[in-house]
Amino acid sequence: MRAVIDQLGYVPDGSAQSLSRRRKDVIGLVCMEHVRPVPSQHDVETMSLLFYDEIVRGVEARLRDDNWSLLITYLHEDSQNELSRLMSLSGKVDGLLIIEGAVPSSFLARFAARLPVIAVAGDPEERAVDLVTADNRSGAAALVSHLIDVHDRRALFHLDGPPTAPDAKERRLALQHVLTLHPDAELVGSCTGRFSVQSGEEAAKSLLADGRGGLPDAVVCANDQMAIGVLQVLGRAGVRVPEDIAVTGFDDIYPGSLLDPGLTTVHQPMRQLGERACARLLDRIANPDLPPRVERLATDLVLRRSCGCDYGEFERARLAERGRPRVTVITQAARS
Amino acid sequence: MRAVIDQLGYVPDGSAQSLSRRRKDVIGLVCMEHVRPVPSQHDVETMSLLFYDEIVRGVEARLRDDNWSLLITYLHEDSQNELSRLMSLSGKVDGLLIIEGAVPSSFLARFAARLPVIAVAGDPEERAVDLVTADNRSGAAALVSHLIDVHDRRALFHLDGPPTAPDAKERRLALQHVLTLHPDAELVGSCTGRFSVQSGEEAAKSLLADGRGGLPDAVVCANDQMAIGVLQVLGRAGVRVPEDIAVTGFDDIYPGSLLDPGLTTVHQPMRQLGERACARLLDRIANPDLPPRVERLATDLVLRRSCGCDYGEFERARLAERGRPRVTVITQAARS
DNA sequence: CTGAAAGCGCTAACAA
DNA sequence: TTGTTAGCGCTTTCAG
Repeated sequence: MRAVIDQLGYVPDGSAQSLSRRRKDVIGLVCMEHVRPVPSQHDVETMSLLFYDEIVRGVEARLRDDNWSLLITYLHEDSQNELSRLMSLSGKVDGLLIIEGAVPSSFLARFAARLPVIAVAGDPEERAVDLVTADNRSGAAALVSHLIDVHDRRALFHLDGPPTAPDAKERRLALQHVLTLHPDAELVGSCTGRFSVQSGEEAAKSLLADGRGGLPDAVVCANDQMAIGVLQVLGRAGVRVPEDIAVTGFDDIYPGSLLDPGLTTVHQPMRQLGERACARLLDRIANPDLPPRVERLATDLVLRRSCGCDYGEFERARLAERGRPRVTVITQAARS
Repeated sequence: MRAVIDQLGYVPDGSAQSLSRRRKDVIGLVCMEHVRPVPSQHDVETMSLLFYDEIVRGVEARLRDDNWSLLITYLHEDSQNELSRLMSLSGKVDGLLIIEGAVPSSFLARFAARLPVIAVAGDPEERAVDLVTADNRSGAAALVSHLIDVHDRRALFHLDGPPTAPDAKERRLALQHVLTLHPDAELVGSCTGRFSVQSGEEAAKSLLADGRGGLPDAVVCANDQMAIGVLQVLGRAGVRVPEDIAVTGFDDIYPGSLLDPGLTTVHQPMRQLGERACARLLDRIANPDLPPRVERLATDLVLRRSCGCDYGEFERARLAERGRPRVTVITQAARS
């Protein structure tokens, strides 16, 4: 029987099944993008993907166990009809994963009223929906403290992310908090980037241009892409990193480990972020009455040469892995 | 009226719509992976994504115009029940995009009989379905010719891709073809990698280990990830690139431009690949009787320092852009 | 245990 | 024009 069916190549129609069982076995993943279309070989948009990919992978890995499917949409944050796209998307899925909370809280709440919604890497203040995010604050705090305490960098420049990005906000708050704890250190300047390599390059150029009176001791970037842009421009200008100036990122995307000097950054467990968020969504679909919850994942401080560290080729080591601490310190990963 | 509907937050049910209008407005994207689960910080799987992302982006860009949605699945090529996953997926979509033809041709044909299927970056010999791919042959041929003619590299080592990867096969054939045209050059060795950074590292190590009698003049890698692995290991071993040995990749993924020396490679228009494949799929869905067709996209030779070139910071220039030639030559892109 | 029938929520064709 | 109704292809329930 089974054999005959297979032979005929029969596959049940998905919409009919969904309609009948009142479940689609599909979840939607919405990626918000802070992008301006900027044509270039490897453009802004490409790079912003680097951040999402691993999350997507985590989600997919969780989903495949249950034979569910994943619907992906990239939302351009400015455009008007994006909201209607989200609406029609919500009719095709059993639940929604929304990455990067550029969605106003009020919208989130509206969607959450209609179907299960989990925010990924969104604003931890968000109370309307479940949230799964990395612990940006303690990660950023550990990074900045490291710069000040270990490398004695006092004059810090902050390359911030878009105002609408909750992650950037968390990191900014942590930076400010650490500065209040270190009266000897100070913020000598800051500017706002778009999370892209290009905006990092622009920031570095203007820093070099109007930086008469000397460069800061360190540039703290809200993410790795921008730090890469900064590193590239500084390198070309003959500014030595970390001797003349330290540079740090956030996220720990792969290319950061290839640069010379390697990029000191904070590792976000992105794949795990996807897995946890997806698991939570499936839970909520199964049981819609679950109370909203915030899940915060531990980050790792990744010390490479760009902050002034020089461990050479160390075994990847996690200190204080278990227990309370949310920040663990790892040295340069040996790729041998 | 419209306002009232919006106020109530009504969104039509997707499955009911699909069932009624007999169209789902969803296409499926299947990514085949040549992976072995290898846990590491940025593992094999992560890297293989780098290749797909831009394709996904291209597809999504085409889709958003028509308000269709994208269902993504990553298929692990070994596993048994992956085929049944593909089956059930096909019940949820109007058409399928299959990246990387690790799917046996017979399967493709079976699926194509049930619904529109487009192969992306698959085997150009495939006659059962539409195919959209980069012109791997002329790209690889241009690259190898460049190594031999311009840089006088005679003893070539080939780091091949998985036997099941059609792209790798095309590149291999091109390499062999160029060698027959250059009797003075020879293939001094080759090995098979898995398209991952790690397999590139492994290959480089064994090359260093049993390379008694001298290294080859150049290592031609079937893709960028493996070339990156090779570059990393050689660098650590103190082998100078390109002075002691040249290294080349294929694909032109972003990290390759960050390395020192920059990676000479062949640029695949991956985003365009996605767009064209998607456009073709939508055409075929609208008109199922279209005859199968192969669409081959032009590639660019990207010359950076790892092959021996040294243009410094040049403006990106395309020579012979229009017309017949499928390979255009560009110099190192200036990121200023 | 097998087989018929009643929806699932919408669209499209048809009637009024 | 607007209102009604018959499916779309399944699952599930209920009768036989």
